Amino acid sequence: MHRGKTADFTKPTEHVEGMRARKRRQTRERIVNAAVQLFSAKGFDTVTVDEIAATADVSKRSFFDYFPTKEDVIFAWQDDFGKVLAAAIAARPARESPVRTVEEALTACLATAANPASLAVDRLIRSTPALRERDYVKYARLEQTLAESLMVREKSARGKLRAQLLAAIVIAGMRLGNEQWYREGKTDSSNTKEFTKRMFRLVWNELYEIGDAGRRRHEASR
Amino acid sequence: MHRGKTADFTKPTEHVEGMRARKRRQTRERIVNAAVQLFSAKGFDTVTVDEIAATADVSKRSFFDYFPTKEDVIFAWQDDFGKVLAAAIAARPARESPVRTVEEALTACLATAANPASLAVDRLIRSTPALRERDYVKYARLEQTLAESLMVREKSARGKLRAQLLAAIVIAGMRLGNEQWYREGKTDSSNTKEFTKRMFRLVWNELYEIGDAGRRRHEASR
DNA sequence: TGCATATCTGCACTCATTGCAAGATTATAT
DNA sequence: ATATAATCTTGCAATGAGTGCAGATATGCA
Repeated sequence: MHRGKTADFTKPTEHVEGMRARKRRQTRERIVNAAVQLFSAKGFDTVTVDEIAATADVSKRSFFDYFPTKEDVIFAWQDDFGKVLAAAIAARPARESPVRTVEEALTACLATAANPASLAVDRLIRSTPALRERDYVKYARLEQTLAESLMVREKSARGKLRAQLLAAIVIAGMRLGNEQWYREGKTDSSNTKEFTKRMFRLVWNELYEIGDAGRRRHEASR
Repeated sequence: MHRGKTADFTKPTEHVEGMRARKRRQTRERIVNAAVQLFSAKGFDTVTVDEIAATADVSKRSFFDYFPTKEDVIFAWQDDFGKVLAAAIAARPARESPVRTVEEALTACLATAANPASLAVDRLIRSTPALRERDYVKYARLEQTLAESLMVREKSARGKLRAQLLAAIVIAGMRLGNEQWYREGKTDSSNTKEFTKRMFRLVWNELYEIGDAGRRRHEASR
């Protein structure tokens, strides 16, 4: 819960993380915890921001200083993942195959990311229309980020379109994989890597077959 | 205020479309028109529901009887498209290849659908964050609908997953195609069919290549 | 014509979200 | 350590979306 260095007083003004930043992070966590707990207990819609704020011991006004909307409490981590993924893509060698780039980068991110989406949060999202919609938006944004990261490497219009399509596919795969993951009741991040690999293999195979079937149709009708 | 046909009394009870249904449709259109016009002129956020209602000459309360949210005025047609698509899928021969099923059905729907998404509405969506998000949701729902329509034909878990992936890909292709379409400034629905066909061919080819590249990687690393 | 049903409207209320300015807290320079 | 600047919190008031309710109004039908 608290990672605060208890020996701070020996080094009064270490700029690693001032008291300000620490308190802010703590408050933030307090709000998230309060919200998740209340939502899980009473349902998203019946919990008011006032209630969350009160439970987290901040003013309602401050709540909105931490999170732009009530829903964002649940999806706070999402922005980070997008940035991490973009960075991971950018870190790959410039002229690597897009397919390889995206697989390596995403695999690395998924292995690293301490997925805060616990089973409880997942259930919450699934059972709340408003949150489910937000979840779609989350994936859409992620796809957008990924697509842009991949497109900067492409100069042709065709290449850019391929990048967009690839991004869409991979994010869809991630979404489906995620559903699968929770459906199988896996909560530990032990074998994330193995699971991810299997998922990629499966997706690539399906793509191949789908694409093959599709192009054959067009060749025939030509 | 009233657009009632004054000659109605000649045929008192024709059941084609009672006055009730007609008025409702007219009112609905009046609201949509008022909304689109106001949004385009002043921006989505600065227009209030009160304003729309006043312009369309209905009470604010009635507005919410026609549309569940302010945003839905813009996406009203979306539900229909989903239903039409689902029906088109269901109408295809039961044991046809999923790839063919989806291509035929979607092509037919796109050709038919009198796309109410005019250039103005499109611009509106693109320039309004709230609407852009709703747009994502629209596609997500469409994907869901399509996936379900395809899944009922599959019995194996593998087949169901393939259906979901296929749905995701096709809807992504549709989204990208739509962007392309407007980017090219095409507003007439003259060559929709040709455009759709080209898009499908492109997507299938890309899929094949992506899938091929991906599976090769996995075979190699095995 | 007269009842049953579907619509429309005004009213009051809840709640998310925002702007503002005063008050409290932390960081920094002297 | 103290003054000062930069930040953080909060209370207050206001806007606007969305909802439940009950009383008109209008329409469909016998």
